Amino acid sequence: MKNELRIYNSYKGKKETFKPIHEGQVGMYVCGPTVYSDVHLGNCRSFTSFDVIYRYLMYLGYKVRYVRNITDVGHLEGDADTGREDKISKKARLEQLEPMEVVQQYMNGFHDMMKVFNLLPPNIEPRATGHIPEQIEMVQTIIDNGLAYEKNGSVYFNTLKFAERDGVYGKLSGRKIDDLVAESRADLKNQSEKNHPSDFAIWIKAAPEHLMHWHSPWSEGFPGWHLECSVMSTKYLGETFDIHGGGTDLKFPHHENEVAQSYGACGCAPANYWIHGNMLLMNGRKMSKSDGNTIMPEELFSGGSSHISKGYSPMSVRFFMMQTHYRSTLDLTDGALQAAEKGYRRLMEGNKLLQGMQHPGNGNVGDLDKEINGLIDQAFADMSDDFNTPKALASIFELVTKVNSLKGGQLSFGEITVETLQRMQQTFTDFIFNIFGLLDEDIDVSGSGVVDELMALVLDMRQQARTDKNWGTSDKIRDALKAMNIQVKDGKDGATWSKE
RNA sequence: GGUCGGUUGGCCGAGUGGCUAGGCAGAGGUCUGCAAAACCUCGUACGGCGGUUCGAAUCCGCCACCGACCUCCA
Repeated sequence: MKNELRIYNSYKGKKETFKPIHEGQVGMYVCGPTVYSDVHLGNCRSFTSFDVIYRYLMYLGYKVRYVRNITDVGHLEGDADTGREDKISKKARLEQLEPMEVVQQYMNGFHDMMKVFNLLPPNIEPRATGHIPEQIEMVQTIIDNGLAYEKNGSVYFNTLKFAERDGVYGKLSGRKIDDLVAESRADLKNQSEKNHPSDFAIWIKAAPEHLMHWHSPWSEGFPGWHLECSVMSTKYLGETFDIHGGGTDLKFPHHENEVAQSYGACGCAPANYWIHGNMLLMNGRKMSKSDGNTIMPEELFSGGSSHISKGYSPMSVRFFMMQTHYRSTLDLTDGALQAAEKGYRRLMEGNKLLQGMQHPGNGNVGDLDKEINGLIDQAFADMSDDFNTPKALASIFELVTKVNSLKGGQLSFGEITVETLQRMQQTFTDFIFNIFGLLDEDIDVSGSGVVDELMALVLDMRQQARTDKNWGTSDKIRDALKAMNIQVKDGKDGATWSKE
């Protein structure tokens, strides 16, 4: 069941049918992290959103080249009054480390966390410092094309000239160049090096105390933050590629400036589709490194934060994210996490039941059969409608109810065909594991299978006690298991168990 | 101040001009040795005020509140 894929294109402000540049192939660039501190959960949400997009594109059969960069130079501190210091450089100075040590440390941490949340690695993960010559080259090209100028060793992009020439500047973020002048902060206006307040640096002359700098025709310096993405996306995906992604907070100025740089270098738009993921909130406010309103993934897992009452597993959190559309803000609350944790378990238990089902082989096409196939079709249609994970999940949960009813005997296998059962099994595998990227955390608990065998033995002994009406013994076993967070479920065909 | 977006039942969170979102919590019931689990039923929500319409929570206008961006951020 493959539907036409519709994607909300932020550049156009509407949903469009997705048509890749090359049939069957997708080039996707997503802005990665600046590795100067530990990833927080907001970062994780954004990258998880794009992980699902990546997974679904592959599920649809596209050959995807997914590029996600590591920013390891050029990202300046925001406070212009205290000088413009590179974030990595500053961290290195404060911690008395080599800048590359800082980068390595936090990049490792980032990768570990991506693995914990079960994100697929990108196909290419380029680093800004590995592309200095290409960045210098692009700066020169933009100068040659008349859209950048050099001042005291730094090079600035001429936004005014670009706006007048192409009329594109501000289109992505919905800004007008006149407004940008008026809105610019007073201290920016005082930066006399710039011809125009909205101009931005593409090459920056390094201050004497700056640790990271390279030779260039203009100065001993380092590239501007926006430049790296233009350079690396061009290098690995071409001058114009299919999808450019990132958090909505990057829309301006980062993405707007990327568009400008691409036009400045090659006269073309960098990407056909822009996808922006919305923010993770906590207490109704954006989760952000710089203002301290954050929760670290480790705190979330351990429960070691005043914002939550207990720890939540990585997959509960991933499920929590699936319940919200990527373009909506998601407010992190303890209650919502508890609900997500239970919902996740219900889903995994339902899947386990379903995968263990054998059709007796006498099914007919009836209303139930049609209903189930309709729900499956609906789930895929919803995913193809701008990656609507919460809506797809709703259909999946309705199927979970069908599975439980088949198991409990409220519904009969006679009402569905063998093919439909198999299709449902395949759909669950596809959605839960391949598209949503969830893992069954219970599998890790039992590991070698010894636990399963031991449990089978225990439940068999309890069943014997029940047959003998030895309620004391059977309840003792049940209560003891309960104390170990193992729940015994008595069904028509004997007891099963699951971890709570 | 400028630009954009949001306001959905106890909580989280989809969606649509008339047709059940879903999850969690709650109430009643079925099943069960008792439970649990599961299943069934139920609450009948769309910020406020107007307007368009046969009909709006869904479209338009005004108001209120919240948020994001405008400065580094996913």
